[in-house]
Amino acid sequence: MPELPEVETVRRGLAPIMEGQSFAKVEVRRGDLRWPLPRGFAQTLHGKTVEGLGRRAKYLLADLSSGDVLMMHLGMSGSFRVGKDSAPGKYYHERSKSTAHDHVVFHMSNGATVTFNDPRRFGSMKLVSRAKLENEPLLRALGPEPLGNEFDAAMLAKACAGKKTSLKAALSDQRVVAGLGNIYVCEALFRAWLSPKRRASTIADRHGKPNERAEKLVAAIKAVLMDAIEAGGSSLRDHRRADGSLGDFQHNFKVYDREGEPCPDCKGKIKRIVQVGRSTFYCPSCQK
DNA sequence: CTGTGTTCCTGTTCGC
DNA sequence: TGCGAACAGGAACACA
Repeated sequence: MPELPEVETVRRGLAPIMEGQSFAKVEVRRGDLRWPLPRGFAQTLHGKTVEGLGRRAKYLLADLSSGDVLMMHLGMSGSFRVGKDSAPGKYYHERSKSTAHDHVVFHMSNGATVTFNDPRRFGSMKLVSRAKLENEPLLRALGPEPLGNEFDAAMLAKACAGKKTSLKAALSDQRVVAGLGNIYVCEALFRAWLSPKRRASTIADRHGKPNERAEKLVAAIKAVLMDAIEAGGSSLRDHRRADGSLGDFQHNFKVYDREGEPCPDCKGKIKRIVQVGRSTFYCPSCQK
């Protein structure tokens, strides 16, 4: 589910609830997420204050007063809901008020509850000491933050230079640029008029210097991510803002999940192909 | 090192 | 209505 804009939307929703508060109680209903929660997970969090809630790529990073960082990943279907102790946030489906997939509940000192729901359990939580964060294997190999100033055409061209793979595969690779997923790769490539099948190396010259394609691609990536964050992310099925409301960006998809529909630009048919085992949507006549 | 395929798990949708 | 197959926003891992 959640790519960078969705995770950022969640972060913005949770930060005012959690920052400055301590964990009054932590309930682990199911600890077997992507990796089992460590023994004593709840006990470790108990009483600690959340000093700040940040984000790196698709990871939420809660800085704790203990000197630990709580890393949280939403996987494919994870979401957080905010509630109150008197009325905990529950699984968002209005129809089934099921709490079957509410795996972890944070009870904060201000009386707010933050519930982690994740049907597929591809999500994860992990505690790492702040001092060792830069050596954390899950973060270490990540590429640049696409919305950061350091991410520019020169950097992307350098990362893609010599790559035999497609642009779709390269942009999906978190080591090249961190935070894009299937949706935003498709949308960024459309905005840049670049074919997902184009060789990644063709955005750089022989010396690894960026060409015009690299410039357009970087601008497209930044623009689509900013637009999506502005809209509160994309809600296909699972993603909600922390307050439970839907994101809106799915209404702005130009190509994603629009197989057979007319291209918004040339009115040709949007095509779906499979690359790296995942669906790619694009306009064959606009994207070269 | 690079690229590709498999795997974790559950829920929804689609074709028959 | 039922039932199996295909598919879903991620990414670690094994392997060629």
